Amino acid sequence: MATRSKRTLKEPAKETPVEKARYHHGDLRQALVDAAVALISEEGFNALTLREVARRAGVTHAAPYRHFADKEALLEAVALEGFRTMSREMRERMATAAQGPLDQLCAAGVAYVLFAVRHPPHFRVMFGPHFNHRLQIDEPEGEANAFELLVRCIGSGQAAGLLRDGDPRALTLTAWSLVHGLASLFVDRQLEEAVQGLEAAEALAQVQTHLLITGLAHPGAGGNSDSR
Amino acid sequence: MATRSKRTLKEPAKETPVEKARYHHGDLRQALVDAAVALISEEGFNALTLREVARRAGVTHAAPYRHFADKEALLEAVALEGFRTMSREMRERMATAAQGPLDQLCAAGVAYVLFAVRHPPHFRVMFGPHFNHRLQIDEPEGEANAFELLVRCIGSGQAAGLLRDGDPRALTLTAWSLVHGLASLFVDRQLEEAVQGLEAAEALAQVQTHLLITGLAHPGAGGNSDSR
DNA sequence: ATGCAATGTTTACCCTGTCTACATAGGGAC
DNA sequence: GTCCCTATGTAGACAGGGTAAACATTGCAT
Repeated sequence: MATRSKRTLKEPAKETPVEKARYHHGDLRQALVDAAVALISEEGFNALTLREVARRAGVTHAAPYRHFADKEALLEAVALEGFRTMSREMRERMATAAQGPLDQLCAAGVAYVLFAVRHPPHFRVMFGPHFNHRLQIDEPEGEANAFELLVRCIGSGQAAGLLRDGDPRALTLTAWSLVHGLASLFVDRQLEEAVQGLEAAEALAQVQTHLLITGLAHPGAGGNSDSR
Repeated sequence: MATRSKRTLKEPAKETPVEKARYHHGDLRQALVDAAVALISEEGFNALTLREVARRAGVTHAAPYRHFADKEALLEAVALEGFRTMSREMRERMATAAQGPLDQLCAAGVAYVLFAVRHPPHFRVMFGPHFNHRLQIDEPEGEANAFELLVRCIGSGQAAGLLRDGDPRALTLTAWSLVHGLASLFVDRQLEEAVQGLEAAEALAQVQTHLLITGLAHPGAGGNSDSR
Protein backbone atom coordinates (compact mmCIF):
# COMPACT_ATOMS: atom_id res chain seq x y z
CA MET A 1 0.00 0.00 0.00
CA ALA A 2 1.38 3.35 -0.99
CA THR A 3 2.48 5.66 1.78
CA ARG A 4 0.67 8.61 0.22
CA SER A 5 -2.54 8.61 2.19
CA LYS A 6 -3.97 12.11 2.51
CA ARG A 7 -4.93 12.70 -1.08
CA THR A 8 -5.43 16.31 -2.03
CA LEU A 9 -7.92 17.57 -4.54
CA LYS A 10 -5.51 19.57 -6.60
CA GLU A 11 -3.11 16.91 -7.80
CA PRO A 12 -4.72 13.93 -9.50
CA ALA A 13 -1.80 11.82 -8.30
CA LYS A 14 -0.64 9.81 -11.30
CA GLU A 15 -0.53 6.10 -10.87
CA THR A 16 2.94 4.67 -11.04
CA PRO A 17 2.66 2.84 -14.37
CA VAL A 18 5.05 0.15 -13.25
CA GLU A 19 2.55 -1.79 -11.20
CA LYS A 20 -0.03 -1.87 -13.95
CA ALA A 21 -1.18 -5.43 -14.31
CA ARG A 22 -1.76 -6.16 -10.67
CA TYR A 23 -4.90 -7.95 -9.73
CA HIS A 24 -5.46 -5.67 -6.77
CA HIS A 25 -5.59 -2.04 -7.61
CA GLY A 26 -4.09 -0.58 -4.45
CA ASP A 27 -6.40 2.36 -3.93
CA LEU A 28 -9.37 1.68 -6.11
CA ARG A 29 -11.78 3.54 -3.91
CA GLN A 30 -10.04 6.88 -4.35
CA ALA A 31 -9.39 6.12 -8.00
CA LEU A 32 -13.11 5.68 -8.52
CA VAL A 33 -13.88 8.97 -6.83
CA ASP A 34 -11.29 10.72 -8.98
CA ALA A 35 -12.60 9.10 -12.13
CA ALA A 36 -16.14 10.14 -11.29
CA VAL A 37 -15.08 13.74 -10.80
CA ALA A 38 -13.08 13.76 -14.01
CA LEU A 39 -15.93 12.21 -15.91
CA ILE A 40 -18.44 14.78 -14.71
CA SER A 41 -15.97 17.51 -15.51
CA GLU A 42 -15.22 16.28 -19.01
CA GLU A 43 -18.45 14.79 -20.26
CA GLY A 44 -21.12 16.34 -18.09
CA PHE A 45 -23.39 14.95 -15.49
CA ASN A 46 -25.42 12.74 -17.77
CA ALA A 47 -22.30 10.86 -18.77
CA LEU A 48 -21.59 9.80 -15.20
CA THR A 49 -21.89 6.05 -15.32
CA LEU A 50 -20.64 3.49 -12.88
CA ARG A 51 -19.46 1.35 -15.76
CA GLU A 52 -17.52 4.18 -17.37
CA VAL A 53 -16.02 5.09 -14.02
CA ALA A 54 -14.89 1.50 -13.61
CA ARG A 55 -13.56 1.52 -17.16
CA ARG A 56 -11.47 4.61 -16.44
CA ALA A 57 -10.14 3.04 -13.28
CA GLY A 58 -9.14 -0.01 -15.28
CA VAL A 59 -11.36 -2.51 -13.51
CA THR A 60 -14.46 -4.42 -14.47
CA HIS A 61 -17.90 -2.99 -14.16
CA ALA A 62 -18.75 -4.77 -10.92
CA ALA A 63 -15.58 -3.90 -9.04
CA PRO A 64 -16.93 -0.61 -7.66
CA TYR A 65 -19.48 -2.57 -5.66
CA ARG A 66 -16.68 -3.77 -3.42
CA HIS A 67 -16.27 -0.16 -2.28
CA PHE A 68 -19.66 1.48 -2.72
CA ALA A 69 -23.08 0.08 -2.07
CA ASP A 70 -24.47 1.75 -5.19
CA LYS A 71 -24.03 4.70 -7.48
CA GLU A 72 -25.42 7.10 -4.91
CA ALA A 73 -22.82 5.99 -2.39
CA LEU A 74 -20.08 6.93 -4.83
CA LEU A 75 -21.66 10.36 -5.22
CA GLU A 76 -21.78 10.68 -1.46
CA ALA A 77 -18.06 10.07 -1.33
CA VAL A 78 -17.56 12.80 -3.91
CA ALA A 79 -19.73 15.14 -1.87
CA LEU A 80 -17.89 14.36 1.32
CA GLU A 81 -14.56 15.03 -0.33
CA GLY A 82 -16.02 18.30 -1.55
CA PHE A 83 -17.22 19.39 1.88
CA ARG A 84 -13.85 18.63 3.39
CA THR A 85 -11.95 20.49 0.70
CA MET A 86 -14.27 23.46 0.80
CA SER A 87 -14.01 24.00 4.51
CA ARG A 88 -10.25 23.54 4.34
CA GLU A 89 -9.91 26.12 1.57
CA MET A 90 -12.10 28.51 3.50
CA ARG A 91 -10.01 28.14 6.63
CA GLU A 92 -6.80 28.59 4.65
CA ARG A 93 -7.95 31.77 3.02
CA MET A 94 -9.28 33.11 6.29
CA ALA A 95 -5.93 32.39 7.91
CA THR A 96 -4.05 34.47 5.36
CA ALA A 97 -6.55 37.31 5.48
CA ALA A 98 -6.24 40.28 7.79
CA GLN A 99 -7.47 39.71 11.30
CA GLY A 100 -10.61 41.85 11.35
CA PRO A 101 -13.87 39.88 11.49
CA LEU A 102 -15.14 41.66 8.39
CA ASP A 103 -12.12 40.74 6.36
CA GLN A 104 -12.34 37.20 7.62
CA LEU A 105 -15.95 37.06 6.57
CA CYS A 106 -15.09 38.40 3.16
CA ALA A 107 -12.30 35.87 2.81
CA ALA A 108 -14.64 33.04 3.72
CA GLY A 109 -17.17 34.18 1.15
CA VAL A 110 -14.63 34.53 -1.61
CA ALA A 111 -13.20 31.12 -0.77
CA TYR A 112 -16.69 29.61 -0.95
CA VAL A 113 -17.27 31.01 -4.42
CA LEU A 114 -13.79 30.12 -5.60
CA PHE A 115 -14.21 26.55 -4.45
CA ALA A 116 -17.32 26.27 -6.58
CA VAL A 117 -15.59 27.82 -9.59
CA ARG A 118 -12.56 25.60 -9.25
CA HIS A 119 -14.38 22.37 -8.48
CA PRO A 120 -17.73 22.51 -10.25
CA PRO A 121 -18.31 18.75 -10.18
CA HIS A 122 -17.86 18.60 -6.44
CA PHE A 123 -20.06 21.60 -5.89
CA ARG A 124 -22.79 20.21 -8.09
CA VAL A 125 -22.76 16.88 -6.34
CA MET A 126 -22.69 18.48 -2.91
CA PHE A 127 -25.76 20.62 -3.50
CA GLY A 128 -27.42 18.89 -6.38
CA PRO A 129 -30.66 16.96 -6.43
CA HIS A 130 -28.94 13.60 -6.41
CA PHE A 131 -29.61 12.40 -2.92
CA ASN A 132 -32.98 11.21 -1.82
CA HIS A 133 -32.15 11.05 1.84
CA ARG A 134 -30.61 14.19 3.30
CA LEU A 135 -26.86 13.93 3.23
CA GLN A 136 -25.63 13.32 6.73
CA ILE A 137 -22.30 14.96 7.39
CA ASP A 138 -21.52 14.54 11.02
CA GLU A 139 -17.81 14.94 10.74
CA PRO A 140 -16.02 17.86 12.36
CA GLU A 141 -15.05 19.04 8.89
CA GLY A 142 -18.40 18.89 7.17
CA GLU A 143 -20.74 21.44 5.81
CA ALA A 144 -21.88 22.38 9.28
CA ASN A 145 -18.34 23.37 9.96
CA ALA A 146 -18.27 25.75 7.02
CA PHE A 147 -21.55 27.23 8.14
CA GLU A 148 -20.33 27.59 11.71
CA LEU A 149 -17.28 29.38 10.36
CA LEU A 150 -19.58 32.05 9.01
CA VAL A 151 -21.68 32.17 12.18
CA ARG A 152 -18.63 32.73 14.33
CA CYS A 153 -17.26 35.44 12.05
CA ILE A 154 -20.54 37.27 12.12
CA GLY A 155 -20.86 36.90 15.86
CA SER A 156 -17.41 38.42 16.27
CA GLY A 157 -18.32 41.22 13.92
CA GLN A 158 -21.41 41.99 15.92
CA ALA A 159 -19.56 41.79 19.22
CA ALA A 160 -17.02 44.26 17.88
CA GLY A 161 -19.82 46.58 16.85
CA LEU A 162 -18.87 46.29 13.20
CA LEU A 163 -22.03 44.56 12.00
CA ARG A 164 -25.61 45.62 12.53
CA ASP A 165 -27.44 43.95 15.39
CA GLY A 166 -30.05 41.26 15.05
CA ASP A 167 -30.25 37.52 15.02
CA PRO A 168 -26.78 36.37 13.99
CA ARG A 169 -28.34 33.35 12.28
CA ALA A 170 -30.32 35.66 10.03
CA LEU A 171 -27.23 37.60 9.04
CA THR A 172 -25.35 34.39 8.50
CA LEU A 173 -28.10 33.09 6.27
CA THR A 174 -27.91 36.30 4.29
CA ALA A 175 -24.20 35.87 3.78
CA TRP A 176 -24.50 32.19 2.99
CA SER A 177 -27.33 32.80 0.52
CA LEU A 178 -25.33 35.43 -1.28
CA VAL A 179 -22.20 33.37 -1.75
CA HIS A 180 -24.15 30.20 -2.43
CA GLY A 181 -26.25 31.98 -5.02
CA LEU A 182 -23.25 33.49 -6.70
CA ALA A 183 -21.46 30.16 -6.69
CA SER A 184 -24.50 28.39 -8.10
CA LEU A 185 -24.89 30.91 -10.87
CA PHE A 186 -21.25 30.42 -11.78
CA VAL A 187 -21.38 26.67 -11.70
CA ASP A 188 -24.60 26.38 -13.62
CA ARG A 189 -23.12 28.54 -16.35
CA GLN A 190 -25.63 31.30 -15.85
CA LEU A 191 -22.88 33.93 -15.76
CA GLU A 192 -20.67 32.55 -18.47
CA GLU A 193 -20.88 35.46 -20.84
CA ALA A 194 -20.23 37.98 -18.08
CA VAL A 195 -17.20 36.42 -16.47
CA GLN A 196 -14.32 34.46 -17.91
CA GLY A 197 -11.53 32.98 -15.93
CA LEU A 198 -10.58 32.57 -12.33
CA GLU A 199 -9.36 36.09 -11.79
CA ALA A 200 -12.58 37.61 -13.04
CA ALA A 201 -14.56 35.28 -10.83
CA GLU A 202 -12.46 36.13 -7.82
CA ALA A 203 -12.79 39.82 -8.49
CA LEU A 204 -16.54 39.50 -8.82
CA ALA A 205 -16.79 37.49 -5.62
CA GLN A 206 -14.71 40.13 -3.88
CA VAL A 207 -16.97 42.91 -5.12
CA GLN A 208 -20.07 41.02 -4.09
CA THR A 209 -18.95 40.13 -0.60
CA HIS A 210 -17.74 43.67 -0.08
CA LEU A 211 -21.09 44.97 -1.20
CA LEU A 212 -22.87 42.67 1.17
CA ILE A 213 -20.63 43.33 4.11
CA THR A 214 -20.68 47.09 3.80
CA GLY A 215 -24.42 46.69 3.49
CA LEU A 216 -24.61 44.70 6.68
CA ALA A 217 -22.16 46.95 8.48
CA HIS A 218 -23.30 48.74 11.56
CA PRO A 219 -24.51 52.19 10.54
CA GLY A 220 -22.32 53.83 13.13
CA ALA A 221 -19.08 52.03 12.31
CA GLY A 222 -16.45 53.69 10.17
CA GLY A 223 -15.64 51.94 6.93
CA ASN A 224 -12.52 49.89 7.53
CA SER A 225 -12.50 48.22 4.14
CA ASP A 226 -8.76 47.74 4.27
CA SER A 227 -8.38 44.69 2.08
CA ARG A 228 -8.21 46.70 -1.11
CA MET B 1 -58.55 20.09 -29.95
CA ALA B 2 -59.53 21.42 -26.59
CA THR B 3 -60.15 25.11 -26.31
CA ARG B 4 -58.14 25.33 -23.11
CA SER B 5 -54.79 26.41 -24.43
CA LYS B 6 -52.95 28.57 -21.90
CA ARG B 7 -52.31 25.97 -19.25
CA THR B 8 -51.43 27.31 -15.84
CA LEU B 9 -49.02 25.70 -13.45
CA LYS B 10 -51.30 25.69 -10.46
CA GLU B 11 -54.18 23.53 -11.66
CA PRO B 12 -53.18 20.13 -13.02
CA ALA B 13 -56.26 20.23 -15.25
CA LYS B 14 -57.90 16.86 -14.88
CA GLU B 15 -58.50 14.92 -18.03
CA THR B 16 -62.16 14.40 -18.81
CA PRO B 17 -62.41 10.64 -18.24
CA VAL B 18 -65.07 10.26 -20.91
CA GLU B 19 -62.70 10.36 -23.85
CA LYS B 20 -60.41 7.70 -22.42
CA ALA B 21 -59.83 5.15 -25.13
CA ARG B 22 -59.01 7.50 -27.92
CA TYR B 23 -56.07 6.69 -30.08
CA HIS B 24 -54.98 10.31 -30.17
CA HIS B 25 -54.40 11.81 -26.80
CA GLY B 26 -55.47 15.37 -27.47
CA ASP B 27 -52.71 17.24 -25.68
CA LEU B 28 -50.04 14.67 -25.07
CA ARG B 29 -47.22 17.15 -25.12
CA GLN B 30 -48.49 19.07 -22.13
CA ALA B 31 -49.54 15.86 -20.42
CA LEU B 32 -45.97 14.63 -20.68
CA VAL B 33 -44.61 17.82 -19.19
CA ASP B 34 -47.09 17.59 -16.32
CA ALA B 35 -46.28 13.95 -15.74
CA ALA B 36 -42.57 14.71 -15.66
CA VAL B 37 -43.05 17.42 -13.07
CA ALA B 38 -45.29 15.23 -10.95
CA LEU B 39 -42.85 12.37 -11.18
CA ILE B 40 -39.92 14.48 -10.07
CA SER B 41 -42.00 15.88 -7.27
CA GLU B 42 -43.21 12.52 -6.03
CA GLU B 43 -40.33 10.15 -6.64
CA GLY B 44 -37.31 12.38 -6.92
CA PHE B 45 -35.07 13.22 -9.78
CA ASN B 46 -33.56 9.80 -10.22
CA ALA B 47 -36.99 8.36 -10.88
CA LEU B 48 -37.55 10.61 -13.87
CA THR B 49 -37.83 8.20 -16.76
CA LEU B 50 -39.22 8.73 -20.19
CA ARG B 51 -40.92 5.39 -19.99
CA GLU B 52 -42.58 6.14 -16.67
CA VAL B 53 -43.65 9.54 -17.93
CA ALA B 54 -45.25 7.86 -20.91
CA ARG B 55 -46.86 5.31 -18.62
CA ARG B 56 -48.40 8.05 -16.52
CA ALA B 57 -49.68 9.77 -19.61
CA GLY B 58 -51.26 6.53 -20.72
CA VAL B 59 -49.28 6.03 -23.89
CA THR B 60 -46.55 3.66 -24.95
CA HIS B 61 -42.95 4.32 -24.19
CA ALA B 62 -42.07 5.59 -27.66
CA ALA B 63 -44.92 8.05 -28.00
CA PRO B 64 -43.02 10.93 -26.36
CA TYR B 65 -40.61 10.91 -29.28
CA ARG B 66 -43.36 12.35 -31.46
CA HIS B 67 -43.17 15.50 -29.31
CA PHE B 68 -39.64 15.65 -27.95
CA ALA B 69 -36.39 14.79 -29.66
CA ASP B 70 -35.07 13.14 -26.52
CA LYS B 71 -35.26 13.21 -22.76
CA GLU B 72 -33.34 16.45 -22.57
CA ALA B 73 -35.86 18.14 -24.83
CA LEU B 74 -38.62 17.22 -22.41
CA LEU B 75 -36.62 18.76 -19.59
CA GLU B 76 -36.14 21.87 -21.67
CA ALA B 77 -39.89 22.15 -21.99
CA VAL B 78 -40.20 21.87 -18.22
CA ALA B 79 -37.57 24.56 -17.78
CA LEU B 80 -39.25 26.86 -20.26
CA GLU B 81 -42.57 26.47 -18.50
CA GLY B 82 -40.76 27.27 -15.27
CA PHE B 83 -39.16 30.43 -16.60
CA ARG B 84 -42.48 31.65 -17.91
CA THR B 85 -44.30 30.94 -14.68
CA MET B 86 -41.58 32.48 -12.56
CA SER B 87 -41.46 35.75 -14.42
CA ARG B 88 -45.25 35.89 -14.40
CA GLU B 89 -45.43 35.33 -10.66
CA MET B 90 -42.78 37.97 -10.12
CA ARG B 91 -44.69 40.49 -12.20
CA GLU B 92 -47.92 39.68 -10.42
CA ARG B 93 -46.47 40.16 -6.98
CA MET B 94 -44.72 43.33 -8.04
CA ALA B 95 -48.02 44.65 -9.38
CA THR B 96 -49.76 44.18 -6.06
CA ALA B 97 -46.88 45.63 -4.05
CA ALA B 98 -46.61 49.28 -3.13
CA GLN B 99 -45.24 51.49 -5.85
CA GLY B 100 -41.82 52.37 -4.42
CA PRO B 101 -38.88 50.82 -6.27
CA LEU B 102 -37.57 49.30 -3.06
CA ASP B 103 -40.84 47.57 -2.30
CA GLN B 104 -41.05 46.38 -5.87
CA LEU B 105 -37.57 44.96 -5.59
CA CYS B 106 -38.46 43.22 -2.37
CA ALA B 107 -41.61 41.83 -3.94
CA ALA B 108 -39.63 40.48 -6.88
CA GLY B 109 -37.16 38.79 -4.58
CA VAL B 110 -39.83 37.21 -2.42
CA ALA B 111 -41.65 36.01 -5.51
CA TYR B 112 -38.44 34.46 -6.82
CA VAL B 113 -37.93 32.51 -3.62
CA LEU B 114 -41.57 31.55 -3.35
CA PHE B 115 -41.58 30.22 -6.89
CA ALA B 116 -38.72 27.93 -5.99
CA VAL B 117 -40.42 26.77 -2.81
CA ARG B 118 -43.71 26.14 -4.55
CA HIS B 119 -42.32 24.53 -7.68
CA PRO B 120 -39.13 22.74 -6.70
CA PRO B 121 -39.10 20.43 -9.74
CA HIS B 122 -39.27 23.33 -12.15
CA PHE B 123 -36.63 25.26 -10.26
CA ARG B 124 -34.31 22.28 -10.18
CA VAL B 125 -34.68 21.64 -13.87
CA MET B 126 -34.25 25.31 -14.72
CA PHE B 127 -30.97 25.68 -12.90
CA GLY B 128 -29.81 22.12 -12.56
CA PRO B 129 -26.88 20.44 -14.24
CA HIS B 130 -29.05 18.68 -16.78
CA PHE B 131 -28.29 20.58 -19.92
CA ASN B 132 -25.05 20.23 -21.77
CA HIS B 133 -25.61 23.13 -24.10
CA ARG B 134 -26.58 26.37 -22.46
CA LEU B 135 -30.33 26.72 -22.35
CA GLN B 136 -31.38 29.28 -24.89
CA ILE B 137 -34.37 31.28 -23.80
CA ASP B 138 -34.91 33.99 -26.35
CA GLU B 139 -38.56 34.55 -25.64
CA PRO B 140 -39.85 37.82 -24.27
CA GLU B 141 -40.88 35.95 -21.14
CA GLY B 142 -37.71 34.07 -20.43
CA GLU B 143 -35.14 34.22 -17.73
CA ALA B 144 -33.63 37.34 -19.22
CA ASN B 145 -36.95 38.96 -18.60
CA ALA B 146 -36.89 38.12 -14.91
CA PHE B 147 -33.34 39.41 -14.67
CA GLU B 148 -34.24 42.59 -16.51
CA LEU B 149 -37.08 43.07 -14.07
CA LEU B 150 -34.52 43.30 -11.31
CA VAL B 151 -32.22 45.54 -13.31
CA ARG B 152 -35.00 48.00 -14.00
CA CYS B 153 -36.11 48.04 -10.37
CA ILE B 154 -32.61 48.74 -9.20
CA GLY B 155 -32.09 51.39 -11.84
CA SER B 156 -35.24 53.13 -10.65
CA GLY B 157 -34.12 52.87 -7.06
CA GLN B 158 -30.81 54.47 -7.92
CA ALA B 159 -32.43 57.18 -9.99
CA ALA B 160 -34.69 58.00 -7.05
CA GLY B 161 -31.66 58.21 -4.79
CA LEU B 162 -32.89 55.31 -2.70
CA LEU B 163 -30.11 52.87 -3.52
CA ARG B 164 -26.40 53.41 -3.27
CA ASP B 165 -24.62 54.36 -6.47
CA GLY B 166 -22.45 52.08 -8.54
CA ASP B 167 -22.78 49.77 -11.48
CA PRO B 168 -26.45 48.77 -11.49
CA ARG B 169 -25.46 45.40 -12.90
CA ALA B 170 -23.35 44.72 -9.85
CA LEU B 171 -26.18 45.58 -7.50
CA THR B 172 -28.54 43.47 -9.54
CA LEU B 173 -26.19 40.55 -9.37
CA THR B 174 -26.05 40.96 -5.61
CA ALA B 175 -29.79 40.84 -5.36
CA TRP B 176 -30.07 37.95 -7.78
CA SER B 177 -27.39 35.98 -5.98
CA LEU B 178 -29.10 36.45 -2.66
CA VAL B 179 -32.51 35.29 -3.77
CA HIS B 180 -31.09 32.56 -5.95
CA GLY B 181 -28.96 31.29 -3.11
CA LEU B 182 -31.83 31.34 -0.67
CA ALA B 183 -34.06 29.59 -3.17
CA SER B 184 -31.42 26.97 -3.89
CA LEU B 185 -30.88 26.28 -0.22
CA PHE B 186 -34.59 25.80 0.19
CA VAL B 187 -35.01 23.57 -2.79
CA ASP B 188 -32.01 21.44 -2.05
CA ARG B 189 -33.38 20.83 1.43
CA GLN B 190 -30.46 22.52 3.11
CA LEU B 191 -32.77 24.56 5.29
CA GLU B 192 -35.39 21.94 6.01
CA GLU B 193 -34.92 21.81 9.73
CA ALA B 194 -34.98 25.58 10.05
CA VAL B 195 -38.09 26.36 8.06
CA GLN B 196 -41.32 24.45 7.61
CA GLY B 197 -44.15 25.51 5.41
CA LEU B 198 -44.87 28.24 2.93
CA GLU B 199 -45.53 30.97 5.45
CA ALA B 200 -42.21 30.43 7.20
CA ALA B 201 -40.41 30.45 3.85
CA GLU B 202 -42.17 33.63 2.79
CA ALA B 203 -41.35 35.29 6.10
CA LEU B 204 -37.72 34.30 5.78
CA ALA B 205 -37.54 35.55 2.22
CA GLN B 206 -39.09 38.79 3.36
CA VAL B 207 -36.54 39.20 6.14
CA GLN B 208 -33.67 38.40 3.82
CA THR B 209 -34.66 40.75 1.02
CA HIS B 210 -35.31 43.49 3.56
CA LEU B 211 -31.90 42.91 5.05
CA LEU B 212 -30.31 43.12 1.64
CA ILE B 213 -32.22 46.15 0.49
CA THR B 214 -31.67 48.18 3.62
CA GLY B 215 -28.05 47.17 3.26
CA LEU B 216 -27.90 48.43 -0.28
CA ALA B 217 -29.88 51.54 0.53
CA HIS B 218 -28.29 54.90 -0.06
CA PRO B 219 -26.69 56.00 3.20
CA GLY B 220 -28.44 59.33 3.01
CA ALA B 221 -31.94 58.05 2.35
CA GLY B 222 -34.48 57.75 5.13
CA GLY B 223 -35.79 54.28 5.81
CA ASN B 224 -39.13 53.97 4.06
CA SER B 225 -39.62 50.32 4.86
CA ASP B 226 -43.36 50.64 4.68
CA SER B 227 -44.32 47.13 3.71
CA ARG B 228 -44.45 45.91 7.31
C1' DA C 1 -64.22 9.65 -50.70
C1' DT C 2 -59.53 9.77 -50.61
C1' DG C 3 -54.93 10.48 -49.66
C1' DC C 4 -51.53 12.75 -46.76
C1' DA C 5 -49.50 14.26 -42.55
C1' DA C 6 -49.62 13.82 -37.69
C1' DT C 7 -49.60 10.91 -33.97
C1' DG C 8 -49.43 6.57 -31.38
C1' DT C 9 -47.64 1.39 -31.38
C1' DT C 10 -44.43 -2.56 -31.87
C1' DT C 11 -40.24 -4.33 -32.04
C1' DA C 12 -35.47 -4.35 -31.46
C1' DC C 13 -30.84 -2.88 -29.91
C1' DC C 14 -27.43 -1.46 -26.85
C1' DC C 15 -26.22 0.53 -22.43
C1' DT C 16 -26.64 0.83 -17.43
C1' DG C 17 -27.35 -0.57 -12.44
C1' DT C 18 -27.12 -4.35 -9.71
C1' DC C 19 -27.10 -9.27 -8.14
C1' DT C 20 -24.75 -13.89 -7.79
C1' DA C 21 -21.23 -17.11 -8.32
C1' DC C 22 -16.42 -17.55 -9.00
C1' DA C 23 -11.26 -16.40 -8.95
C1' DT C 24 -7.18 -14.43 -6.93
C1' DA C 25 -4.21 -12.32 -3.72
C1' DG C 26 -2.19 -10.95 0.58
C1' DG C 27 -1.56 -11.58 5.37
C1' DG C 28 -1.73 -13.95 9.78
C1' DA C 29 -1.52 -18.53 12.56
C1' DC C 30 1.10 -22.30 13.00
C1' DG D 1 7.22 -22.08 4.53
C1' DT D 2 2.31 -23.71 4.39
C1' DC D 3 -2.56 -23.19 5.00
C1' DC D 4 -6.55 -20.80 5.21
C1' DC D 5 -9.51 -16.68 5.68
C1' DT D 6 -10.98 -12.49 4.10
C1' DA D 7 -10.71 -8.66 1.04
C1' DT D 8 -10.87 -7.56 -3.49
C1' DG D 9 -11.50 -8.08 -8.46
C1' DT D 10 -13.92 -10.91 -12.47
C1' DA D 11 -17.58 -13.16 -15.34
C1' DG D 12 -22.05 -13.59 -16.39
C1' DA D 13 -26.91 -12.69 -16.05
C1' DC D 14 -31.12 -10.01 -15.66
C1' DA D 15 -34.36 -6.20 -15.60
C1' DG D 16 -35.11 -1.59 -16.91
C1' DG D 17 -34.24 2.54 -19.73
C1' DG D 18 -33.05 5.60 -24.08
C1' DT D 19 -33.72 5.58 -28.70
C1' DA D 20 -34.24 4.25 -33.64
C1' DA D 21 -37.08 1.86 -37.46
C1' DA D 22 -41.08 0.07 -39.31
C1' DC D 23 -45.93 -0.18 -38.86
C1' DA D 24 -50.89 1.34 -37.63
C1' DT D 25 -54.51 4.66 -36.96
C1' DT D 26 -56.63 8.90 -37.08
C1' DG D 27 -58.15 13.54 -38.55
C1' DC D 28 -58.16 16.89 -41.98
C1' DA D 29 -57.87 19.08 -46.52
C1' DT D 30 -59.12 18.49 -50.95
